[in-house]
Amino acid sequence: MENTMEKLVSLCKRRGFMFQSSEIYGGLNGFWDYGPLGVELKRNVKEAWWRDMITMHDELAVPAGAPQTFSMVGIDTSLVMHPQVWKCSGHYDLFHDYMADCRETKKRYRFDHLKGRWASFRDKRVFITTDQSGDDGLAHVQQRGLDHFNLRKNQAEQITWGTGSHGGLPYALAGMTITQPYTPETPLEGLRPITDSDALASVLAPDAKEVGTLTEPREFNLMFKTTIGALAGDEGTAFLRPETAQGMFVNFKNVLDSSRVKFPFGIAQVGKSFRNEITPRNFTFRSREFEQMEMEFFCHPAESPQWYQYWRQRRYNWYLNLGIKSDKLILRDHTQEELAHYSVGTADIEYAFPFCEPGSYGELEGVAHRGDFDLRSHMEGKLRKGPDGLEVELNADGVPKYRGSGKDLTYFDDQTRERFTPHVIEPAAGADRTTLAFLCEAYHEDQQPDEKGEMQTRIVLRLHPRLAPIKVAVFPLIKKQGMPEIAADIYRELKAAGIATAFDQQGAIGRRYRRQDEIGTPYCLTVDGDTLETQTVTIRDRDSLEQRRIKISDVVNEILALLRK
RNA sequence: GCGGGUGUAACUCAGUGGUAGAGUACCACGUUGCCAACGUGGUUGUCGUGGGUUCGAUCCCCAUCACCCGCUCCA
Repeated sequence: MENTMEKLVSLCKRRGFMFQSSEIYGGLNGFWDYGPLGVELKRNVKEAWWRDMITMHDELAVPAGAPQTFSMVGIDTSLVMHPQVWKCSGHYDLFHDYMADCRETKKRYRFDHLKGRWASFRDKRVFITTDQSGDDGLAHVQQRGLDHFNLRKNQAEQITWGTGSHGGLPYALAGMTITQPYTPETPLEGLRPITDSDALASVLAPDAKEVGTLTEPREFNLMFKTTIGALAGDEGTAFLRPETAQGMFVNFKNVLDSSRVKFPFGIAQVGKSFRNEITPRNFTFRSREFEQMEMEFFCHPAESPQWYQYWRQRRYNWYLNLGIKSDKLILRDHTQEELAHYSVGTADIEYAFPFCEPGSYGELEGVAHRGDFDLRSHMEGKLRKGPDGLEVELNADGVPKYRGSGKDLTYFDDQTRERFTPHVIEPAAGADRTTLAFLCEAYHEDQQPDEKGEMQTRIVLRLHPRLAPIKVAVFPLIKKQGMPEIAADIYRELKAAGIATAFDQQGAIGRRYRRQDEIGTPYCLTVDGDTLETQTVTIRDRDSLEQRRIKISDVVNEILALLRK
């Protein structure tokens, strides 16, 4: 639907779902506030997740598709954690991006994505770069060489290519170290990163015609820095967490020792995270402060593939059960190239947002098989991929670059007398993205006749009743004959039962229905003339617009039953 | 970060070098009474923010912030 996003943003503002942060001061890029209805919607999303993960989990039964019974517990950890957490997790290095701009094309590149090779022709020597990877990159560089020296394809041999293939020295400007080391496994056979010996003046940028158009790489820190204690200084530097997951990993032993969880088990957490995104975009989809719903599932390495399959399917179904249509939601396995170096497998759950190109999707959740990377990192220190799997990254002196805690985070199975480091399956969902997806999915415009029988456009949010901010609205048909009083009694009865209820006696009845449609209220109760005689009210369904009569005494149970569906 | 566009009432938008309007919304009263009714009356803006030019700026100029689109990025 055209402009759906604009209409939705407008509706969110108008009816109090979401506002720009600090709006009266002109707003703040990448930050959003939830209004009175938005906070209810988002709470319901988080609550649905928490209920599914923790509250409703039956640890005595084997859920369909699961290998065996398991335990689930929740925690809530601090936003600021020991700085060493982020050094060992890899975020500290990885979230330092170095970017270089091309003065000619105005394009920006991640500096460590630029790879290239020296090319010489007669007395000219140029370091030709590409931002493409794999064989494409090599072909690109070769073609650029021909173009640059004005040669034909059959003259390709006249170019002399530099022999520096592997082991390019890290770029050393501004104390920068290449965060993903150039290892023999790197698929860019024959290409190497730009090193400080390649004077930038000799570098041909990937899309430039002239040589030497790249700026010095500049640092982008994707973690928010803060200071612990009143005095600023490096010793007090800490970071706002860029993910909630580390809270689970560092508390793995605490939970294990204190809660009598039965292995295997999951630890779940819902909470805020912060990433200093370069380009926040698309309403709340990519923001700098956001809320995550993450669960770390600890299991035996041998069973981890089954658990991975179980969780990716279960999480996908969660969205379907709450009303996302399957043709808008895909479960996409990461390609080998996309996989983080520690991950055995990762699948994204992605939704076709209105702002996505046809055929493309926006990520709601990643379900990752993380192996034993996280627990080992916090035992041994920051890990990286070596020839024989993960190994502790060492600095020039041969000691660990970032030391781990040294604490034993292995698990001992009493039954099998086996000690092992559990593997981790991580479903990590974005609460704000998910909330936005539910809103997008719910947004509908349809044609309904008005009082005179003329068709009018109706905006309706077809939210799942469990997610709707308001579950039921109570109206007196008119403001007399005792109707407001009866309606108020029903309203209070519903509120007392813990049901989010609205009361509205303002304006014509049709208008009141439409107001509720627009905010997604699934049911409306109307007290009318017959109520006084029959002790019944009408209940009207948001989507079908059908009405039926129910007894006032049954109202609460009826609504509860509908919400439980 | 680059390029283009936008910024006026709660929302959608019009408008002018002489400090602003429409529709919707909202409120009150009356009438009506089951799907955006009608009548009457009413409320709301530092015209995104800060400078400059000018006798005077919402309008022109500069800067800045935010949003949208494209590129880049999306760890």
